[in-house]
This record gives sequence, structure tokens and C-alpha cells, in this order.
Amino acid sequence: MNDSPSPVRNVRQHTEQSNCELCVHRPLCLGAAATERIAGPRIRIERNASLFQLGDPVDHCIYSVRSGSFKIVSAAPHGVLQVTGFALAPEFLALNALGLERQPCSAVALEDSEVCRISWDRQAFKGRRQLLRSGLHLLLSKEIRREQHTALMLRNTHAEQRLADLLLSLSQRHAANGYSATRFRLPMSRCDLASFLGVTAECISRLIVKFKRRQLFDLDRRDVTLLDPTALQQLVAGQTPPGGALAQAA
Amino acid sequence: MNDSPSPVRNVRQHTEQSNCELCVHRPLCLGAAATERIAGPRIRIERNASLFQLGDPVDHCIYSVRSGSFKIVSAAPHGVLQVTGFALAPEFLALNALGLERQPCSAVALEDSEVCRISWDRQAFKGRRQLLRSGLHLLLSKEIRREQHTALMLRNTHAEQRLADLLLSLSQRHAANGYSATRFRLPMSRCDLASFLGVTAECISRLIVKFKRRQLFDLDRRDVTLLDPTALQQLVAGQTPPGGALAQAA
DNA sequence: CGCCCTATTGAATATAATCAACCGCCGTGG
DNA sequence: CCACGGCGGTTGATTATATTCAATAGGGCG
Repeated sequence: MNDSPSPVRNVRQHTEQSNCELCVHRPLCLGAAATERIAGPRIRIERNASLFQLGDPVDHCIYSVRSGSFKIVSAAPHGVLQVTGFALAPEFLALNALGLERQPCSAVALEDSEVCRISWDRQAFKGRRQLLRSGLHLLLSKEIRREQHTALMLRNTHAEQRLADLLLSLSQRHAANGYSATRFRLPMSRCDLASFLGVTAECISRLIVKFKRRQLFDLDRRDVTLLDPTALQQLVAGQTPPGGALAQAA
Repeated sequence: MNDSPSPVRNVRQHTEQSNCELCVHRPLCLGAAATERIAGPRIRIERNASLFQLGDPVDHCIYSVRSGSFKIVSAAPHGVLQVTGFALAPEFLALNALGLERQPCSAVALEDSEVCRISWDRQAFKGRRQLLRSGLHLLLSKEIRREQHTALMLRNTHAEQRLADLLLSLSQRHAANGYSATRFRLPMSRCDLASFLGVTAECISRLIVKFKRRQLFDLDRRDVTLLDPTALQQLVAGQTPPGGALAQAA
């Protein structure tokens, strides 16, 4: 992680294309409820280009990832950049920018990708279904839970369990799209993985070796094959470092 | 942390009291914008009682903490309970439950506290100002950012920096309420602190000693006096463990 | 007054960081 | 076409931060 991740051309690569009216994924937009025409035209972002960057003025939009994938990069207090999330195909970006003047993070395409913009400010919502706003509520709340899960894993697991959890998460998200749950390609570098998981790239390397030896998965370059998802799940659910339980406390 | 934190009486202690119409904090509810009558009557929760518990059916409400404080407790994959957040006086609870059937976490009062319920489901919103929903959007997005900050700290800082960050955060939140930024009482146990920061209680103890020696603060039982907030901030902004930067990547 | 729980302290251990070297791939350019 | 250079990734040896286990101390409450 002292070395750099994929280089980024600091250029927005927006190319207007087919309109989202025709988009096959449209029902997924804000849940099945939102069938209104709410999304703008598709925007193409090429690999390593950023959809928006930390400090950019916010455009009062969230983004729906239609194809491809992104990494979210934020700045730690001391200014060091870190990967704080990944957004795969039917997921959303910029849910954390509502009410801000400046983007709190960057979104960098991990491969050639497409997104749609969805405005969330008052004017844009006028005349549109209330359901849409409800959908946004649900989306935002879900995102809170996702972040909480991340924080949970960072608090009380070893690197081993974090990696297993991420792999399973990617697997599920692929499966939800109708792709194979056991074979897929990692869109991100080892360095990005490490940054997101809060460990060093060296540590990731060693973990991969360890996991391969245990026949948990196979991994060539960026192509994963989960050999024993059950074992991975058991690993995630295994014992944890920082102390034990918080007694009853619930 | 192998030992238990404050014991909890698993009983809801709801006592209807003064109506929120009269609440002095009301303008803070959903930002200054929401001056509507949106909140229900006050609910009193006594120390160590839980407002809601993991697995409870959700009541389609968020809660505004009017006085006192809460800890949020969630279950890690293996079932171990962990403190995933603290909610101080004019903050909100259950923002992560929208769209769920069951509460994903528990909220336990750290002292005798009061909350107001605010319904977020469709019927309850009827006839109420749209601003309110906008306010909720902003609130939810802000909560996402808060969680992201937590995850950020957990990823690439040592325990030392995490504790400093939390103390400064508590300080700010107190100051925002008009209380002293340098002298306040910690409502939570060392154990809760440790759980939230992702370290052991022993580690917290040692850190406290270390910080005292450095004249960063004074701490007796649960009473903190920040002696050198600037130094604390510098500490937070100091160098970090997991590797260095993510190159340009932004 | 004494018990229990929380907090603290100490010594040994472990997971992951750090530093450093090396390798293999890929695109560039001679 | 092949050599070069850069980058991403891997491996090794050492070190450090924080865990673990264990024992003790201090406060609050009955």
C-alpha cells in the first residue's frame, strides 16, 4: 500500500448515450416501486477515470451504476487516501453527499462502466412520485447498514475473516445479478483490496496463499473460483480477536 | 471485554410524558427546517434499559434523543455483541432500520434518558411537510458519512488515534449543545469504549495512562478534562499504520 | 462491612506492519 | 522483434502494537 493503486486520469469521461427509459435494469433503480422515469441518460466512464472527485461541487444527484464497477476513495484525517467501498453493477453512488456542498469522496471506475444520474434536489423531485422519495429513504438506510457491517468487520475480525467476508459479499452480489456465485473476476487491485480491508497489500498476498493452500478458493491474477464457500462462511463466523462478547447488553 | 459491560434490564421503560410540541429542542429535530409537529410524546428510558432490541419488530419510527445518551449494540457474524455507536442528546436512533422488519441493533440507555418517536412510514407522513422528508434524507446521508468516518478510523489508525478521535468527537458534540468542550462526563464504560473502538478494555486502560502522562487530558472515573485538545487533534492527524497513501487515486 | 463488578496492571504471545528484495507482466520504444 | 522500464504483486526477516491470560485494586451498593 505504500505503492500506488491503479493510475487515474483525472478527467471525466462523460459520453451521453442511450436513454435510461430503455434500460433493462430500470426496475432495480430504486426498488421495484420506482418505475417512473427518474433517471437521466447513461453516462460512460472509462476505466480509471473518476465519476466525481473529493472536493468537487456536488451536483445534487445520486448515481446508479448500470454496468461495471467503482471504488470509493476517501481521505483519512491526515489526508491519506483510502478505499472506503466498492460499488458493483446495480448499486448506487454518492448516497453520502446529500446536503453537502462538496463531494466527501471520489468514485473511480475499476473498469469501463456506465451510470445514470438521478437528481435528489427539491425541484427535480417536483411532480414525481412520492414512492421515489420513499425508495430513496430505504436506499439510504440500507447504505447505513452496509457501512455498519463494514465497521463491524473492521472492529473485531482478523484480516483472514475480512477477506473471506468480502469475497462472499462479492459472490452474493454477482449471484444477485444472475452471474455465477463461484467464479468471477475481481475488478480491483490487491492494493485496493488491502486499503478497503484495512491491512497492507503484503498481508493480502500472504492471505491469498494461505487460503489457496486450504483449498478455500483458487485465484489466478484476478479470476476467483470459490471452492468451498461453506468453509469461507464458517471462517467469517469463527472466533474473533478484540475480546469476547458484550455480555447481555442487548 | 471478556467481562460484561453495564447490565441491562431487558424491559422497555416507556412512560408517556410531556408532549414534544413544547420541546425546547424541537427546532433541532430534523434541522431548522422542520418546525412541524412531527414528533410524538416524550418517552423516558431509564439507565440500562433498552429503547429497542435487536430482533424486535420495527415500529416504523426513528427516535430523537432529547436528553441522555445511548449505545448502539449490534451482533457480529458469529453472534458476538459489539457497540457500534453512541447517540448523544440531540441525535437520532434507528436510522438504519428503514425498510426492515426487525431491528438490526439494540439501543441501550447509558443514563436516564428521554426520546421522541418520529414515524417515517407513508401514512404518518401524509399531510406533513415535504421538507420533513427532505430533512430525513439529509439526516440519513449524514449518518452514512458518520459511519464511513468510523470505518475510516478503524481501518488505518492505531488505538491511540481512535481514542483521541472519539474524545474530540464527544467534546464537539457537547460544545454543540452549549456545554463545556473541555470538561464532560463519559456516559459509557471502558468496556463500551473498547468495543466501539475495536480494541480490548485493557488497551483502553493503558492508553488512558499514556495520555494522562502526556498531559493530554485528565480522567477520573468518568470525568474527562481535555488539557490539550490541539495536541489531541495533531495526534489524530498523525501518521497511520496500514501502509501509506493510495497514490493519486482520487 | 463485605461482596461484586469495573477497572487497572503485568508478562508473554501473536497478528500484522515494516522494510527490502525480487519477480512477472505489459506496454513502450528502439 | 526484442530490450527496457514501470507497475503490481509476491516473498522473506524483523519489529511493533495490541491481545491474551492472570492477578490485583478500587468503588459502589446492598
